[in-house]
Formats: sequence, structure tokens, C-alpha cells
Amino acid sequence: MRTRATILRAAASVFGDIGYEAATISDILREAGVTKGALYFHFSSKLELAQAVLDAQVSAVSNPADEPLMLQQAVDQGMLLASSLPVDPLVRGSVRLTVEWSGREDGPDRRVPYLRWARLTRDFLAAARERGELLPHVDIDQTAELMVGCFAGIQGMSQAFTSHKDLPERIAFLYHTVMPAIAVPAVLVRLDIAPDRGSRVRAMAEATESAERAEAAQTAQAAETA
Amino acid sequence: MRTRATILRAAASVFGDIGYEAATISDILREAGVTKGALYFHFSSKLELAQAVLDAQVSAVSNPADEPLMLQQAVDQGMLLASSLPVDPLVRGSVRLTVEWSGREDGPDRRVPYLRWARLTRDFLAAARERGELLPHVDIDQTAELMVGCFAGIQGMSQAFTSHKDLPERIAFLYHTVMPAIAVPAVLVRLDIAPDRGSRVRAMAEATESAERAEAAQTAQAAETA
Amino acid sequence: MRTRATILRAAASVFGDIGYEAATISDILREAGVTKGALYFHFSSKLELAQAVLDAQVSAVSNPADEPLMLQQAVDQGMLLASSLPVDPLVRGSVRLTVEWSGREDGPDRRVPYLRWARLTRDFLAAARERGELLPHVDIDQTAELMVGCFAGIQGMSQAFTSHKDLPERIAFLYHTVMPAIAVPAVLVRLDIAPDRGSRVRAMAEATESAERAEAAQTAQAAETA
Amino acid sequence: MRTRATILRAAASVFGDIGYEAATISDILREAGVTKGALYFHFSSKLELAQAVLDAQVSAVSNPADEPLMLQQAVDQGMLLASSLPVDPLVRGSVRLTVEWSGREDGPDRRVPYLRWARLTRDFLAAARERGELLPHVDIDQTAELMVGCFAGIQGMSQAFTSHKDLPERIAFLYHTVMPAIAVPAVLVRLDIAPDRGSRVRAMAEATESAERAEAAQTAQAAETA
DNA sequence: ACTTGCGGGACCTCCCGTTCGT
DNA sequence: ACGAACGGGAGGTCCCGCAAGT
Repeated sequence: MRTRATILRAAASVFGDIGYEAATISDILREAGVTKGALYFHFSSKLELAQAVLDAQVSAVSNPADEPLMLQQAVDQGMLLASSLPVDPLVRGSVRLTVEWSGREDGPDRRVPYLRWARLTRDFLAAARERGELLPHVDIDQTAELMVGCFAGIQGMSQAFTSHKDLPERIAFLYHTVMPAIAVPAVLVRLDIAPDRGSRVRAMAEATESAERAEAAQTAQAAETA
Repeated sequence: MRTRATILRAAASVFGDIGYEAATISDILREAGVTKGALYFHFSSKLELAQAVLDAQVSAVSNPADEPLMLQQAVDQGMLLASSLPVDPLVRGSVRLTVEWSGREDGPDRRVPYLRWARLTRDFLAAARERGELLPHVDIDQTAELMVGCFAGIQGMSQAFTSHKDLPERIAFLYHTVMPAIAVPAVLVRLDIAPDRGSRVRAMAEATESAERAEAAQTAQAAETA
Repeated sequence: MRTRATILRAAASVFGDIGYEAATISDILREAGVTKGALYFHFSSKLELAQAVLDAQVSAVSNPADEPLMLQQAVDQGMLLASSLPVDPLVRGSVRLTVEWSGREDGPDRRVPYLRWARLTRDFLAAARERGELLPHVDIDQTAELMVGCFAGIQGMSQAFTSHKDLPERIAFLYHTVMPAIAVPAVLVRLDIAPDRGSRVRAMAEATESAERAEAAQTAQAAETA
Repeated sequence: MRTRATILRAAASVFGDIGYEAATISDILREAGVTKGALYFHFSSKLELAQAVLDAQVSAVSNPADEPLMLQQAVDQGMLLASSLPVDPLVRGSVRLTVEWSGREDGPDRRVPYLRWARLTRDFLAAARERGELLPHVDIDQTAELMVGCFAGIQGMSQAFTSHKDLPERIAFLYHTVMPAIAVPAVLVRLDIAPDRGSRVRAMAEATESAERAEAAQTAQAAETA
């Protein structure tokens, strides 16, 4: 059970570093420190491994916390991802798999992971529209796909240049540039699009989470005492 | 000689379709209709082939014609590329190689092709700044890299979805979204950012070119007569 | 205990269908519907499994009933086997293992199962000789081995052609052809070498057996009553 | 070109020794003394190799020379094969492949090589019938298949016992036993079914052949002189 | 007595990128 | 410019233990 996670993490890391095709099962084995038999027990092929990495991505990136502004949540989502990418191999791997899959006709559908991202973004935009945060002319579907595409490209560039280290700055700059064309001015001035927004949001989320856990434990204890 | 061009084109096509790693020499051989010996006479390795494809890219995409607005030229450059991508295998191949190269430490420097694009864009922006077309706060270096990154990502998405067929629309939408954050209003209203801008520009360029050639021929003839 | 029999039957079936080398433990597992642990509890290796199949063969094929003519018994033995082969996976498996075992020097002695058959046949022939059923020049050892060899070959051919369905006819034809060179005319005319001889003999044997069992039960009941 | 023959011979030898499934490409490589690449250039899979061995069989076994008695030719064919088997690895391999191919549904048609042999035998018998050498009741189709089946089985047994060394004797004994049921007495007494018949026939064939070649050379020389 | 979960290596086949003679 | 040959792994998966539970 734990081996499976180890393998998945190793696979994601290798895929993230050198891509699906260049990655070797042996590379992953070496990275994970397990044997071929162990791997084969959990994943019966390289392709299955890649799909598992892609599927794990969803759970790997946490959702942004509730915010008064929906657009802030949309931004937070991107910034969270941007700040996770350099440090979390699972995220890095799944993103790279999304962006560069061989495109062979017999392979898996490349659109699926893109669509998953686009859907998420679209939903935020839709909510923002309902609250009047968007400029009237904005096409939320097109815009969602645009953001996903831009993110993917900038991430690739950032990887080539700095191994993702400057990704948060680049994504922040993306939002700075794009948001004026989307958000109503009143919202625009209140958006927090600092490069460290992602890590701040995550820190807050973790604090909340541990607080909740502590509270739950207390409640449980209280119930036990009673 | 001519074989070399055939091979290059075939290689670019294969690289563009399935990526560098997934591509096999045999694939390229089949596509080009030449033998292994012929290929290895011109290019001594797969890597050299890829680099040749990357180098050929520069000459493959024509430059935008002069325009009164520098930002229009910047747009034209992107739209030209967007309209070339679906149809020109050489361009497609080189773009894919740029975006997804293995990232192995021993491989070529992935930054080079990105930088080439960014440099071009930056120069347009710099010229635009001198002419007062840009909003004062715009950082031309960051913006240039942003545009390149976005283009790369959108192109990848467009390939996954429609094999690049909807790329011009997507890129047009990119410019529509980004330009308001860059251009002064007076310029903004005069920009032509229609999806077919790329093909129109190319058609014009070709017309001009053939006219020039005709004129040159006439001049030469005149000179000869004299 | 019953699991063991299930496994053995499944193994024999798989061996019979695709041969020892081509057979996979997993194939057998699937066929038997048991788990790896269960199999390895009873048989500690594929080779041991194969040997168990070979050993079970002896008990799987019933002996021909007594007949006035020893040669008829010899024929019956072959016809019984021929009629068992298509339907009994255990027999089919053991026969195939006999005929085609890898011949590697480290493997088991391939001669053993052949010799077991040859011995049986030889004994029938020896008995027939004592009763004067054989032509004087017949070499019973050579003839016994000949019959075994021919049977093996015809069985293989029948499998390739009709999955053993026409085996009884082919074996009947073998006896028709060979017997004139072995039996004295007086015996020859009285031999029953019909293709359905095997199934008839088995039906008779089973009838006798159930009758005996009924009788034994009656005797036991009578004893109990007393 | 010569490498191909080397590989084929080595493959046949390995297949002949341990069977198709047990044989590994590496075994064949070691036996042939070539590299994996060389093999893969000529045969792109193990299966293709096996089929090539099977196809080469036809040309590997020479045809019996003309004889006044057709049945003698039929016998000669079998004896030739029997005497070739122990010494010619190509023949040994192809025979083993014929007899024991995995029988998987996706594999090649196992009947083909059997049918090839049966056809040959049948033709001899048909010719013999026209010349009145056969007993009237003989069914030539059934008999041909019988002979092929018996040969296959005896060969397998002989391999298990003596690595084919006693095959000629066993096959001679087969003919001795079967011929009385087929041939008219006048033919029977004139048949030569000695164990060394095969090698004698081959020696004669070779002598004739070299004589013919010498004669042809002489004729050519004479023509040149003229 | 039998099952499940997991792990371990050992190959095997395929085929790839490459270098020779020619 | 070509066909032949070359090694070196790639991915796959097979056969098999060992643990802990029924």
C-alpha cells in the first residue's frame, strides 16, 4: 500500500523531469528504490502508471479556501498550483504529462486533463459572473481555456528556464496582465495577485485544517468524557 | 541536396506529430521515403536532426510586413505563426521540439528557441514603446516572455483538441485579452486582431513578393536590353 | 484435497492445449479458479505440477476388461485411450507432456512415460504370443514400441487437424493396417476394430463396475441385516 | 546473405533440440554466433524464424530418385528423411516444429506442414495405384496421413530414446510392418526396406548429381572450344 | 488447509540508433 | 547513397517467495 504511493511519486517525478517517452521503467525503479516485480504488481504497464499519476493530480492539489471574491478564488487556484509545481513532484509529473503526451492516435485522450482544468476554471468564472465580478463581454468558456493554455505554456517555459523556480512570479504576471480584461474595476483593485499568494493560501489552508483537526479531537474527547 | 530537405521536412512532421522521444528514425525514414544510409549521410544522429529542424524554423516563418503600428506587427508575427502551424510541418515540428524537449541534462539547451522568440517579441515591444504605443507601466521583457509562454501553451492545447485547426482563433482571443493591458487606447482601437489576420498578412506578403520579383525581372530585362 | 484435483485437472488441460513451455502458471490459475497460494501449497513448481499430471495419467485411463483374445485387449487399450483423449483433459495433458517435453538435459527423463506405454503393450503382445495369436516372426518389443510411437504421432496429427475429434477413426485405421502383419488370420477375423470400440468398451466397463457396486452394496446390506 | 543461412541453421538446431517455446532468441544467437541486430535484420520475430525454418524444410530434403517401383520411391522418401533427421539440424528443427507447435489459436496453422508431407506421400501412393502396386482395398488418402502420423510419432520417440540415432531402424520396421497391408505380394518381395536404405539412396543421388555436373562442365568446355 | 497482498529478480522479445563495407 | 550488421537496453511479465490473515 505504501509502496504504491512511493512508486507513484517516483514515477511522477521522473515523468516530470524528462517526460513520458524519455522516462524508463528502470529510471522509475531506481528513483523509487523498488524492484520491477513490485512495480508490476501495482501497475501493469508504463501507460497505466502515467494514467495513475494523472488521476492522482486531482487529489494532490488542494482547493482554494472560500473567499469573498470568486475571482480571487480563481487566482488562488492558479497561484496554488504555481507554488505547488516546483516542490511537489506529483503535481509536476502530472502537469508535464498533461502538456506533452505523445499524441499518438492509439494513446490516451490528451484532452481529458486539459478539460478537467478548464472545467474548474470555468466554474469559478461562472460564479464570478453571477456575482457581477466580470466585465459584461467576457466569454467564460473561452477565457477558461485561455487561462489553462497560458498556464501550461508559461509553466513549460519556467521549467526550461529555472526549473519552475520563477513560476509563481510568472503566473502572477499573467494574472496581472489578463485580469484587467476580465474583472470589473472594483474587483480588480481588491485582488491579491502577489507572487507569494500561493504559498500564503496554502499555509492558511493548512493552519485551518490542523485547527479543525484539533477541534475535532477535542470534541471527541469531550464526548468521551461525557 | 534535395534529399536533405525531404528528410528535414519528414523529420519535422514526425517530431511535430508524436514528439522527439516517441519518434523513431524508422518513422522518419518511412515518411521521407529514403533509406537509413541516406539519412545518416546528411545527419549523423537523431539529435542533430532535431537541431536542424529547430534551426530551420527561423527561415520557415516569414516576417511580418511593415505596418504603421508596431503593435500590429507584433500581433501579425503571432498570427502568422498561428496560421502557419497547422499547415507547415516544418513549423509544427520545430514548435513541438521547442515546447517539449526531454529536459535531460545532457540534451540541448531548451532555452535557446524560447529566447529567440522572446527576443523577437521584445524588439517589437521596444519599438512600440518608442512610438508611445505602450501603456507606461508595461515591462517589455516580462511581457515578451509572457506572450511567448502563452503562445506555446495555447498551441499545445490547440493541438490536443483540434490538431491546431482552431489555433488562429485561440491566438486571436489571446491578443484580445492581453492587448488592453498593454496598448494605449488609441492604438487598441486600430489593431486588427481577427483570426484570419495571419493568412491575410501572408497572402499580402506573397503578393508583394511576387510583385517585387516581377519588377526585379523587368528591371533586369530592361538592363539587359540597354 | 479436492482443490488439488481441480488444480491438477486445470494444469493438465492447459498443458494439453498449449504445451508445457507455453503454459503459464497464471493460465492454470485462471483455468482452475484458484489463487497462487493454493497452487503453491500443493505443488511447489511448474515442473512438479507437470510430473503430477504425468503420474495421474496411469490411473486416469482404465484398463481394458478381460477378453478371450489378448490382441483384442491390446486393441481395446489403444481404442480406450483414443476415445478418452478428446474428452478427458487429464489424459490429453499427460499425453501431450509425454510427446513434447522440452528435451533439455536438466528436465525429467522423457523416456519414462513412453516406456510405461510400451511395457503395457508389450505385455499384451507377450500374452498373445503364448496363446498363439501372433505370427511367428513378430518381434514383440519392437512392435510394442512401434505401436506406441505410431499412436503418439497420430494423436498429435489428430490434434492439429480436429482437436482429437477424429482420433478414434485414425487409431482404428492404424490397427486395421498393422494387425495383418501381426495377428494370425484366425484371430484377425475375430478382432473388433471399429472406431467406436473404445467408447463401447468403456460403457461396458462402467456398467460392470456399477453392477459390482450394487452387488457389493447388497452384500453389505445383507450382512448388516444378519 | 550467408549470415541468414547461418541463423536459420542455428535456429533450426535449437528448435530441434528443445522445441519452439523453450527456445530463446539468445539460445539461437549463441548457437549462430551473431548479434541480436543481425538476427533482427533478417527475421523480425521468433515466429517468423520458425516459419522460415519450416519453409526451408522442403528444399532441405532431397527427393528420391526415380525407381521402377513407385512404392520403393515412397519408402525411399521416408528413409531419406529418417536418415537426414539425425544429421541435418535444419530437417530436425523443421520436423520438431511440425510436430509440436504450441497450438495456440493465434499461432500459425499447424496443419500446413503435415499436409505438405501427406500430399507428397499420397502422390506416390496414387502413382503406385495406377501401376497396380497397391492392394485393391487401400485408401490412399487415409494411408498417406497414417504414414505421416506414424513417422512423426516414431521420430519423437526415437529422439527421446536415442536422439534420433535409431530412427532409420525404427522407420524401416514401420515399413516392414505396414507394407504387407498395402502392397501386392509381387511388389512386396522386391522392396528394399533396409535401415541403411536412406543413406544409400542419398549417396547415389549425390553421385549422380556430381556426375551430371561434371558432364555439364564438359559440355560447356566443349562448346567453348568449338 | 487455504487466501491475499506484496515483493523480487531473471529473462525474453523487440527494436532502436548507429557504424561499417561498398 | 545503400544494405548489412551491431550491441545495447527498453518494456514486459513470468515464476516464484514471504508475510499475515482466515
